[in-house]
Amino acid sequence: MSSPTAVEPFPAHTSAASQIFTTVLSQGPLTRLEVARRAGLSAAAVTRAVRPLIEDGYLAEDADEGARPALGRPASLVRVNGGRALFIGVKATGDTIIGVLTDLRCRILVARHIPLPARDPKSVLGTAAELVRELLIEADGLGVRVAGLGMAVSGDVDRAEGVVRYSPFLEWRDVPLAELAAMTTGLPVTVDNDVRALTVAEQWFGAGVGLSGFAVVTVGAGIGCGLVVHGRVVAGAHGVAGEIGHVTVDPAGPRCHCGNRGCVEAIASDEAIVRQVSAATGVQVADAVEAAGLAHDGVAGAREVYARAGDAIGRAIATVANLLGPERVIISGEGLAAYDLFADHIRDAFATAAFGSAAQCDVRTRPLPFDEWARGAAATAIQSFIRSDAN
Amino acid sequence: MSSPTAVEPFPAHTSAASQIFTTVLSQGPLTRLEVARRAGLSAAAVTRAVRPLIEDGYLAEDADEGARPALGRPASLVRVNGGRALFIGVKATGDTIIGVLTDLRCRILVARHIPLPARDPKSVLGTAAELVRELLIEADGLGVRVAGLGMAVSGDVDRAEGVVRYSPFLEWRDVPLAELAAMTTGLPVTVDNDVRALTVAEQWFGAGVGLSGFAVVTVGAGIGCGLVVHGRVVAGAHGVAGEIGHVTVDPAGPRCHCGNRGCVEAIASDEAIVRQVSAATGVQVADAVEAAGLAHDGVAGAREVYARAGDAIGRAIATVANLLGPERVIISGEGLAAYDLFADHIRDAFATAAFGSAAQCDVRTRPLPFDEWARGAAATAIQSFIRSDAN
DNA sequence: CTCGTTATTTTCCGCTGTCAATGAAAGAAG
DNA sequence: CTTCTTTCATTGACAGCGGAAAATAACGAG
Repeated sequence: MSSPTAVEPFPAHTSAASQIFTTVLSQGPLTRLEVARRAGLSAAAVTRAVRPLIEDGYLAEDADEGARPALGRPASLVRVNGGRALFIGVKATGDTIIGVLTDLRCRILVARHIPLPARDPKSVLGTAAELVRELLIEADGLGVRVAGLGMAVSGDVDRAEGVVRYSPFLEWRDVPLAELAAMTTGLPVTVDNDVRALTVAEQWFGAGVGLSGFAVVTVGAGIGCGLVVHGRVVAGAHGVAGEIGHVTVDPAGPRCHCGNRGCVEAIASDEAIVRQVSAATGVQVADAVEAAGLAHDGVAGAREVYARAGDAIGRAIATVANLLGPERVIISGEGLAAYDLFADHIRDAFATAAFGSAAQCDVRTRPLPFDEWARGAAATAIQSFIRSDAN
Repeated sequence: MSSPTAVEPFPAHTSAASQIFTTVLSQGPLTRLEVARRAGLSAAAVTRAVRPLIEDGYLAEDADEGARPALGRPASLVRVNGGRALFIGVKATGDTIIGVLTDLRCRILVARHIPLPARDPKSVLGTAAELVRELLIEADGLGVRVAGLGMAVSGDVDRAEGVVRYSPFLEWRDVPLAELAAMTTGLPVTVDNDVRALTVAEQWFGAGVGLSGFAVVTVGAGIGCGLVVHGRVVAGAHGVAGEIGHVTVDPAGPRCHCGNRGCVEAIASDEAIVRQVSAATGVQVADAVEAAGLAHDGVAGAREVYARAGDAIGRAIATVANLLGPERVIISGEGLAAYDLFADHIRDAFATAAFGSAAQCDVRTRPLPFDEWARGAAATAIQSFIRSDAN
């Protein structure tokens, strides 16, 4: 993250302060005592940390009108004042840039899409800057400052340095995106891998709240996986992590562009499904929607392809569960539009391939509107804003 | 861990103290300044933490006779005084209990094996107690107290509670081993899964020193995997973690006792290899040593079995590397006696199946004398001794 | 013997978070 | 209507930790 202009920073007076703020942010309105319990601190520490945050407008206090106990002084709830600061999240896909304006609680206020003329860094950056400008105008209309910009890119991204090491999709190598975007927009910029960004959003604002270990599996154009272990998002040694897409599911399966056979991605990605459905039915389908249409119409060959895909995904998830013992697996992604076609197969394959108590892992799905990718980017910006030592 | 008798605890005056001690313990003799750098603390903090530890005899100071610089005050090296305390590690296998007596630096001083009459908790505990008694006598001879007992068991073990949840191998369920052993021996007891224990030993005293993410893969009677992520050993949600043995490598492969087909363990474990070599050569081999003998003699069918086994292991390791991006993978285990038979195949399969920069992961092997399993158990005891909040 | 240089120690000093005591805001009891 | 009881929140005193900077130590080179 780099901050070119002197934006007033988050008043994280103490390390406990940011921890307390994070607790309130992700676990919703809580009484001070409850915050103390969950953060493992004394009530006194919470009181002290909360006061300046309320003064600065980051937290607010409500009476707890809900579950009032029969006895004792009623608790007052502390919640994050979402309107205190805004954030922008940007995600570049192959042909579009998606941008969202969110509040501090990562709720999407405005979403915008702009078609992408070309994929080179300059074009993408120019288009992204345009999008950011539009969203900054929206923010101005709200009269709230934008405190950070998050950018999510697929591939090998070094978040600490803000550099895109290698993105096969965009054909980028060693692009110092954070620096460039910070110069262009004047905002503090956080850059991260797209799936990891989505995982951060789940960890703080989604189905991963409060869990110390979980996995996010995205099904769509590619098959991705974000991992949280020991309460932290995993970023492996060489930037690569969560490459579930190239777990071998069937050494005799179709050839994958990575050079191997039977990768999950070669069986269950949109592209693979289109190819296989075309081959199996003799109908030349153009995209995943058409392929799903055939399957929904009951065409046996197409249904068979989805069955195999679901099986592959289920096995891959079981592999993750066997290795890491996550408390939960969240299946998400654009591919979920056709989720009914593989849901059962995923469940069956997972149940079969999960070993021992790994089978107890809670596997659930979550629809993923396309804007969510950009929201993930915004979540990384929020994370960076709250604690500069993020991740 | 439970401590029945009041054994004088480790004087971890501060949280930084144990961190500093751990740094010196695993990174060998270091100057104070170097310790400060590696632990991310100030030199003053190191000086302060070191003094009482030297007074208590846990640390010692040497002149740095080695690389003396041309200029300035020569540094003095701080090292752990291994002789300050002893530890016992015990590992139960199918037919034998192995016990080691180690010093504080986890160097094996005495190793003992006792045949195991039966596998029920009472028999195992009785035999283990006998072994511990023998080792305590050895320790008495050295005039140093034994500060802890570590026990390693295969299966689902809850280290925090000291309970063996389920060990298929021993056919145990919910055995409160730590409590039982503490009552029997009067020592503070730590109980952990055997592969995790081995991983702790590598992390503190072996090839994992200083790495924040690595994997230990054991090849032998079973195929196991210990993982370190974010500098901590992974223990999944339901005790199960690192189940690399049941990663599916070939859905058309041989049936595994877990019910699936083509698990790594069904292809590369000792038992699987014996079975496959027997089938391929027509010779009824009795154990892994005979199987390896045939292969070493150049019998094609046997060599082929090892090739497939190496391939399966290499793919499984690649899966781990793709998912987690470890800095290193350490291959170990009794199966390494025949390592030359699959080494090349492991490397080839890994190189093929590792995706992108995951292929840069350093894959190395390490011979594993059988005593090492017990040493791993001792390492967990040392860890518990140093910081009660271990893991 | 004095300097320059690097390692270690000492001397403050501020910050953080805990403890224990106190205040506040109810409903309950009389 | 007053006083208790109960629970949540706040305050003040305090101790410990670790950092910064200054002081000290140990050596080789002039």
